[in-house]
Amino acid sequence: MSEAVSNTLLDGTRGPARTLTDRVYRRLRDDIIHGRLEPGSKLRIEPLRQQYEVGATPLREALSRLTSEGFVSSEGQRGFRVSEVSTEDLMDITNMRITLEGMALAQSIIKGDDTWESNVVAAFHRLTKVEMAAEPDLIDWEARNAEFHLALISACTSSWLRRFYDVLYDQHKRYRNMARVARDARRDIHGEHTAIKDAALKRDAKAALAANELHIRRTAEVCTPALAEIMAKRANA
Amino acid sequence: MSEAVSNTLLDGTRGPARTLTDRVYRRLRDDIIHGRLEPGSKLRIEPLRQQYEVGATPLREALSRLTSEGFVSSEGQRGFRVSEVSTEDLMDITNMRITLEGMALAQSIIKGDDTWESNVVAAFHRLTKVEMAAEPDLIDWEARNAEFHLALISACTSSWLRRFYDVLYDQHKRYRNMARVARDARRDIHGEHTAIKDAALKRDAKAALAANELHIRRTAEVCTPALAEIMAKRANA
DNA sequence: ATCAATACTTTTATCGATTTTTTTTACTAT
DNA sequence: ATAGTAAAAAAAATCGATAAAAGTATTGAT
Repeated sequence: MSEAVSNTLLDGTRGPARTLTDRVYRRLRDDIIHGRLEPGSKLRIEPLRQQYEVGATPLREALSRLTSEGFVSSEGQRGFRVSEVSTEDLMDITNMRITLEGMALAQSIIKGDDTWESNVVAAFHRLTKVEMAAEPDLIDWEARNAEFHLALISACTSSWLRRFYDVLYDQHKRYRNMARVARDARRDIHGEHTAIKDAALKRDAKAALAANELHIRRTAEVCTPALAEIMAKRANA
Repeated sequence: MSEAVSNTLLDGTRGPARTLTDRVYRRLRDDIIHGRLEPGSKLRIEPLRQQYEVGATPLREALSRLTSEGFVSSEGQRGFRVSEVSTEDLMDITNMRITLEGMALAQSIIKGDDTWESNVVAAFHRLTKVEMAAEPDLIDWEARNAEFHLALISACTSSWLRRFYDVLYDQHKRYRNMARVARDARRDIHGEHTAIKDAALKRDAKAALAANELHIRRTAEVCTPALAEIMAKRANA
């Protein structure tokens, strides 16, 4: 049993993957987010079937779900393809994420209890440990980062807001991975995270949202030139 | 060829339904939104197969898509069921719709050009005609109403905002249909629509958002008691 | 009577094969 | 050459059947 594209996955999806559909969904999602499946490329059923070692039904089901989440686009009778990327889309996602994550954060700051506070502190601590490590593991960092941001908004009561946030976070993550800027030396990511955490725990919503916006915008800014380069290279081919 | 649950559909989905999956997706969606498929009820494959006259594959694919949009919930190896309704969910959807539709409206007011203006006026006119009709056709009203609200935000440039709006609009529509309050005599819906339109065309974003919020909130308010009644009745059975 | 283990039934999830549609290729007339 | 058309190939969509899992009823021991 050879795993061609991906094997391990540390994505945002929670709970056990009970069905084959679930597993192939997660692997496809992971492969798209991590750029192993190129934006715009065709997702043909037969090759994928063989690669992931599944039948057509679970595969199509997984692709359908990914279509609803915007990772895959489909046109009737013309199959599926990996969703395109663009600077406009990155901007759109960035702005939406700032707004929605801001809303969720504001709610959390109002509603968050002691458990929320300690979860934030704990997640921040775990993230810090990875950030300070001599040789930082990217996969690990990704997971801890997601955990930290999730902890911050975990006291948000709106499940629809959470649902939309999850989609946007992972969409943004795709762009981040494309530019391979999980950790940019020139940026003080740890400082940015600290600012968000401190403001949140002080229940200073305004400062927290501002710090969060700055954090997200800086991340996006680092992605933009790398993305532009990738787009240019693609335009030639 | 007998159509058991639904035949005609005037849903928000655009473009032709090229594939069987598409058609069954739209019909299921329509049947859920219009309450023909009861919240919480099991969606068994075999009966649905026969009812909609399709194979298991397109059916499951449609159900998967609906799961991503929140109309259907699924648990591994335990099949699909129609998503539950609750007053909390209605409140959540209402608040989210107010915020996101507000954002989209504000963007439209800033960016909208002459074409946008004339589209709003035209959609308002068509809606007015249906509203003023002696015997108002509910299906027709639904479509014109959606058209009007869509015209208002049509100059919004964020496709993610549009995507989320679409989901929320239809989710809200489900609750509206449950309470069968598409047209409530005691409410001056036409007046509410007029207020939104006028403020939008005057480019008064603040007033437009306020009028829109009032409109959505009033609609939700009418739904709440009817929903509570339905929930109570269900609790007994 | 109660509980647990087991056989049976129903339902879900999955596969391999078939049908339908699109895309590519080859051919012909202008 | 070029455009149009027909045949062939490739790919997508779909189906019917099978395997796996969950749920239900039955039996027997305490």
